[in-house]
Amino acid sequence: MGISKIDKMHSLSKNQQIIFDLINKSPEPLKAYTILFNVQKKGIKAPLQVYRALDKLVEIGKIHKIESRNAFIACHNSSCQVAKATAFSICEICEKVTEISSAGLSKYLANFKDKDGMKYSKYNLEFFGLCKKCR
Amino acid sequence: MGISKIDKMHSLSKNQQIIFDLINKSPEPLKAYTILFNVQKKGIKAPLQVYRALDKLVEIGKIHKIESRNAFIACHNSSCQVAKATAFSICEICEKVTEISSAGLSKYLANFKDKDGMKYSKYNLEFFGLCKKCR
DNA sequence: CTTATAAATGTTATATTATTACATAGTGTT
DNA sequence: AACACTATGTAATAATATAACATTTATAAG
Ligand SMILES: [Zn+2]
Ligand SMILES: [Zn+2]
Ligand SMILES: [Zn+2]
Ligand SMILES: [Zn+2]
Repeated sequence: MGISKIDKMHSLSKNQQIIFDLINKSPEPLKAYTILFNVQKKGIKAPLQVYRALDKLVEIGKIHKIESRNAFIACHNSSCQVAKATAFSICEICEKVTEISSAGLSKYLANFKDKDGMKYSKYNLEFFGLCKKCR
Repeated sequence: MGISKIDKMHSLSKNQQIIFDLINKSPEPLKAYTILFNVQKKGIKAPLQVYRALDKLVEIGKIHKIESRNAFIACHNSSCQVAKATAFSICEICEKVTEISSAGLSKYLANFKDKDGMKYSKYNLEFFGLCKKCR
């Protein structure tokens, strides 16, 4: 059996795969220039090559950007159907970041409307506190 | 009658006041170097002077940072008692940013606990969509 | 008022994060 | 082949943010 349509949609180019693999196996969010340093041995030499791959990976939901940290983490919600609805917890001591997957939270936020009745197509939520270890 | 304690707590230094005034009268979030450019005539010449004032203003809740935009907006929740609980709506076309003040939302998020029972001391939420004008 | 302390400022240099511009190469479709 | 689209390579530069150090100003205590 060949490559299914859904696989093709999510198939990654060479640079994208290299950079995704690195992020995916990292226990912590990675910054763009940390990524660059770590993939230079694989032939990726310039910042732009990294940023282009990151942009694409974010777009297709394989990774998320932690905005408050300018860092990138792999999605662990089965290749995020919620690329447009992200929530993270961030420890302010050890900087551990965890993707939150809560049906209640997603539902609440997806249905949230402000006073103007503005409906949102996307959100990003970052919680800060102390993780178990650091408490 | 003199300066009350609460006023003193929130009293701003010269640079802080200059920069707060600029942000406060701006209809849109301002970026650090835009601020720098606009206060050079008032004697603030270096990025660090701007960033120091911004740090302090964020700390005391007079302004908030819009993380996804690297820009700063004045707090309009009566000098934010919720500096640690911020929510914004952002128009992806015109980049208009509005601070959301919803008792329901604040309450929901303040009480949110993840699977680990981690309790959070702070959060930042950014909604993205189209504003009235851009729809 | 004097001394001590913390907060703020001024200045230069540098680090970090991200994009512009342009040329080239691969991939899939008709 | 011709076309459109995506991805890559490379150099230069723009935009965002911090380090290090010297000095000054504000606050509080004795
Ligand atoms: Zn995800
Ligand atoms: Zn921790
Ligand atoms: Zn506020
Ligand atoms: Zn708009």
